[in-house]
Amino acid sequence: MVIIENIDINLEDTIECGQCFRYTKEKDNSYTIVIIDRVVNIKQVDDKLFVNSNDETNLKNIITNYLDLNTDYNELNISLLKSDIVLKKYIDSSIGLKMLRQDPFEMVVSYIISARNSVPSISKSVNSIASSYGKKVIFNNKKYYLFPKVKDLINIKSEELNKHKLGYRDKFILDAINKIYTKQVNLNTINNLTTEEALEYLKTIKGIGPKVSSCVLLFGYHRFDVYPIDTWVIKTIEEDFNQIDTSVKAITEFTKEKFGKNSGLAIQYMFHTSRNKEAKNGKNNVQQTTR
DNA sequence: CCCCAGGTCGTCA
DNA sequence: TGACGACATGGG
Repeated sequence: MVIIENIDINLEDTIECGQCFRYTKEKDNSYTIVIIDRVVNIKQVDDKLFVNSNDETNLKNIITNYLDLNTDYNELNISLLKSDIVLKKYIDSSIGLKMLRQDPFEMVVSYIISARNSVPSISKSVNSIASSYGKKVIFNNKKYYLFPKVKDLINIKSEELNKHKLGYRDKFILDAINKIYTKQVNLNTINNLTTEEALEYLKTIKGIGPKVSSCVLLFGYHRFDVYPIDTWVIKTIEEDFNQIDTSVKAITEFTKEKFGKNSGLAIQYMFHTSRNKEAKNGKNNVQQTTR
């Protein structure tokens, strides 16, 4: 077991805020999460994290990186607060929320599936794909599956993909697999591109538009200068910013101007706060399974 | 039977 | 370019 001390994360909010689709909440309130190459169980007690894994090699660094524990969010929040005071309530209800550093390929697949879909359904599909094509890992006497690599998916036919309840998105996933496998889209070179270029580059994959492209950059590449405008964020901005034109384009311009280089973080705070509010009203029953 | 979910595509002015 | 309907599936 590895113990990480003096952390300011809110693990629950970080894991459950909709950026990550492959976790299980355990009875002791710890989280079992499938990361790139291993399964980990993380339990938070005050300012400490207790971490177990099937592979403890370099575990502390892996977790510190994945949970983004070395970034100063206090500084980011102060900077956001300067841009607009209305953000205060979103920042306050998101203290300790970190932006995970996740696998880009997994983000591409997950967020293509996310279009016009619900978080529980997205989770089910992503987990279903993993359990069919990913490497099996035994941890605490249970079976888990890593998210597959591109080469593990290259020969799949669309009828077979249908088993994972992708609906009409199956052909988009196939296009993504094909383009990434053949390096028509090289996920390893995206870090060399500006955010604007990277957004356009990812959009050459079918099923990736402005929103999905932003999410891939935000969650897979830790780029905060993106504008993932979805239905929740539109509702929030409608209610709180007196924004009359609620088209995605207008709201993108609005957030771009108001929140600047950390707009992605601000939008994630709004998304989290808005969903949390509905969850408390009993409208949002998020359930998790890992198989 | 309706509406909605972390939208995007193809088509047609 | 910009508007607009279609789109699989599950849940309320």
